[in-house]
Amino acid sequence: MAVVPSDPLKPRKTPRQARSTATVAAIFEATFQVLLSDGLVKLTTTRVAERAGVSVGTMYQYFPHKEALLYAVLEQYLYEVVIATEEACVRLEGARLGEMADGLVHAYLEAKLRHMPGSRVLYTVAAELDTDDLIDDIVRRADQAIKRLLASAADAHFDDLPTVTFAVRTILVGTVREVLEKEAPVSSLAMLRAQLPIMCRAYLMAVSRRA
Amino acid sequence: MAVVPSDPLKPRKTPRQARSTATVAAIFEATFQVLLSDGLVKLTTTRVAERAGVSVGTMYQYFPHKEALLYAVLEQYLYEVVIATEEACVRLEGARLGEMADGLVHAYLEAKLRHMPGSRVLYTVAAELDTDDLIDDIVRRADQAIKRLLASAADAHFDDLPTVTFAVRTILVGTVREVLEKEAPVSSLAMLRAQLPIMCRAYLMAVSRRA
DNA sequence: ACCTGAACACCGTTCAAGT
DNA sequence: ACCTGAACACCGTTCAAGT
Repeated sequence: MAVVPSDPLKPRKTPRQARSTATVAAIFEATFQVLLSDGLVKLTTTRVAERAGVSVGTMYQYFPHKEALLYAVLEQYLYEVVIATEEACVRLEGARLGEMADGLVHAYLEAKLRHMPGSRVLYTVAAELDTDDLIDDIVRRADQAIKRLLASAADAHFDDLPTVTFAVRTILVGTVREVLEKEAPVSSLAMLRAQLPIMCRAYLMAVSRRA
Repeated sequence: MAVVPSDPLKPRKTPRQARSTATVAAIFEATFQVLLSDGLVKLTTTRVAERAGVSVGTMYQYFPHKEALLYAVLEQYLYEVVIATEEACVRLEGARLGEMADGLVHAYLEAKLRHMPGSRVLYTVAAELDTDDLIDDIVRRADQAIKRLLASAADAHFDDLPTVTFAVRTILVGTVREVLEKEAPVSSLAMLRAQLPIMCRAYLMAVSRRA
């Protein structure tokens, strides 16, 4: 029952009893654990089931296929990051442009780092999943928050807000991924921390008018 | 024979006769074709062998495993892009900062687009391969070219060239990937084309001193 | 209502036999 | 020297049988 045809990556059925709720939680947690310890390539359904303490059959009762397991983990992670970003945008409303750039960069970067080393593996997970709809949703939320933020700037005005919003979000997400995804982000992370706010500030100044 | 232990993703043996040289070329081409038509998930060794007109056994004589096939295709693609970038850097040497930003962005973006739609699939390929060494090499080449370019700017000087080089390369690669990787880059591609030069120019101005 | 695990289809890889 | 393809191990998924 309760197969969701519009989104086959969603859990197959909603648990109705306490026992199965715990089962789903255990499977979810096991997926993440196996992902962190063994990596995506070595993540097999058998291994996840073992770690969760259930049989493969049980797993397939709640998740229609392997990808649904990964999708669930990725989804939760992305929601946490976008929520942190939204909160930062609200907090920074009405600030000056420089503070906005610094605050936004800081909030996004810290949200990503808070979930390290999950962030790293999850880039590989996202790459082999059909995430178009999920990403669209996340991007829409992020863009809405950033747009609102930029529109509220105390000392600047933007003629083409949608374009600037797109650009800022793309710099943020693109550069952070580029750094976190790689093996040894020790020194590059420090550089990113220092340069990303400068990039954003410089770009925002360049495309805004004093108000 | 001729297994390369330092890099197990490399071809297993060097062809010594015309027949096998053609075989390797056919396998290489078939890999790329299957990748484009069927996508990474549906790319199986059998399918590639079929398309190449050889048996699986023959394929395994030249490529030690499936990943070696993908690695070869990715490697060639990355080399082409980095060469285009290097050439642009040489061409722009001694120019003014604004022209440099525009020229570099244009060259990199066009190199990526020239290989579309290969670019899109290859992001997914890179994600599930051990590409650390390959990427390190590419990044080193790109950074060297960009560093030389920036140092030659007619109207600007940089105090911390390594950091600025890192930042420019990260913006470039990160934002372009962010856009090309997605499903429908029609309008976002136009925005990227317009905003990326502005970003780079604004950043470079911000971290440089007039000379 | 929930769980089990043997059974099936399919894929990556090998190797004995061919030319 | 190069090629073939049946055979093997392993993984994702199902389903008849259990509680």
